[in-house]
Amino acid sequence: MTTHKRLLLVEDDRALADLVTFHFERAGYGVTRTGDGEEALILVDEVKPDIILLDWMIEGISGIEVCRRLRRRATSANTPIIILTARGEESDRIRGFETGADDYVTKPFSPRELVARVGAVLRRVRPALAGEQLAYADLEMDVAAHRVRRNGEQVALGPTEFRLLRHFLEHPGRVFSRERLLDSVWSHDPEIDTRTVDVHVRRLRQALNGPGRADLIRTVRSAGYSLDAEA
Amino acid sequence: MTTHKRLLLVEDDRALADLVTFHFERAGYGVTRTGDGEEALILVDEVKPDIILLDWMIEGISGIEVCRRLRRRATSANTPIIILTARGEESDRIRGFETGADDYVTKPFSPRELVARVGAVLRRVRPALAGEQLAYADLEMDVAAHRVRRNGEQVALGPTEFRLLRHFLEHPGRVFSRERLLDSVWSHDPEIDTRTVDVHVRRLRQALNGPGRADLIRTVRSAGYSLDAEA
DNA sequence: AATCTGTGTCACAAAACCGCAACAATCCTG
DNA sequence: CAGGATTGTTGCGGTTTTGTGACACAGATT
Repeated sequence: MTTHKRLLLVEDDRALADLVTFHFERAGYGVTRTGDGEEALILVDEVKPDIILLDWMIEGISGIEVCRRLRRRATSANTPIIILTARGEESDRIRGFETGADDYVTKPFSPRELVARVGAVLRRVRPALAGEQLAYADLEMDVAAHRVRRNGEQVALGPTEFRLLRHFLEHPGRVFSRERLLDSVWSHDPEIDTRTVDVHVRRLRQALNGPGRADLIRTVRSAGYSLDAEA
Repeated sequence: MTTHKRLLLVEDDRALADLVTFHFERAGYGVTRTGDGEEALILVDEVKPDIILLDWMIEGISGIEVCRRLRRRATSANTPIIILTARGEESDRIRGFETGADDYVTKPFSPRELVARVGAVLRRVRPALAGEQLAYADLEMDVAAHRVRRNGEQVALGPTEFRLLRHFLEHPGRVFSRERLLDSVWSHDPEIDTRTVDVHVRRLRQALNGPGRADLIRTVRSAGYSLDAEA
């Protein structure tokens, strides 16, 4: 699955674009490139990048105009934009920020520093959009939003099922005995029947496994349960 | 209520601190200053700044150490930090970003550009503070004008409901416990019953959800509430 | 002073959830 | 294959959590 960070680079200087692309790909980004402003606006909808690097001086419409239009679109209104430019004038920089840029980097710049700046911006933006994200197979859990999806579809879980699944997602593949589960998922309640775990596992299965979906919870006879995609 | 943006400046160069303070106060910030790293760590809890400007080379503990400690504290873990420094080395910059800085500005810098950079970071982190319009689904909030619209139609809200909704809009999708809401929406009143939150949520719902409109506030049993357009 | 607005609390109703127990199905072992 | 052990399934009472309307009180407004 694409845990890949997607970056859109809008830069018409071929050599520079190559350099930047090289560094970001090495840092684990998926890079889409264009040297044209109009095309950038189309690519945004197609690629849905996590961040945009935008040269201020490109062919066609100006960078500032591209920036403004990106901000107006629903798909990219919240996508961070970093301006790349040769112009070092203070007034230009300030105008860049006012247009909604998240950072402003002057050429010539160090590619590694650029990677670091992009990282800083993403670190800032990402958690706001989606908190801590747990995932396993086609399961995703957003802890902050208290939301679970299976294969993109939202799944409704009760409080206990949520905690249970969370525990499994934090230790995928591992088998837990009922006692162990009671201890870590049920917050130290006095004495609850271990069979209660069975019931909640069932409810969890029922919620997760819609029709035609594989069972993600494996029963290990006389040992306990585990989250497990394989047979 | 202080809708004031609070900034903490950690800088031991008196003249520079004066200059920076002047520019930020003119831009409408409340500035707290110190030249000492240890003191900064105390002030953070006291002032609860919205953003921190941190000189890399200060007396006592180093900037990098202050930065690291700030990140570890609950109060400041999410407060953006901008590093100010005379060192322009690439490796220093990268180390700064890796420590969790949000931006890295090299001296000498333009005070106005610094204000612009702070604005850009704040726009990301606390849109309401930057005077931005907040929006989610068909909801819009003009913080400055104290006005809320749902699907274009104006909605009347009481003061508390307004603050509550603003909080939700600043962190859409995220679930907040009643305690957490009391802490951040009700200005630290001593002991208010957590159920009071329920009542205000209800009033907010009543105001927002006209007839035939979907409920934008999701109840997450045993967890709290969140602003959420999906089921 | 009378009214109005906004707040927090309470009591009760409604809803969701939990744990259990009883029974069915399945597995394992001898 | 029998029989015990383990797990799956289901329905239900009791409990916890949340929704709701009423109300008293305080401060502002008229």
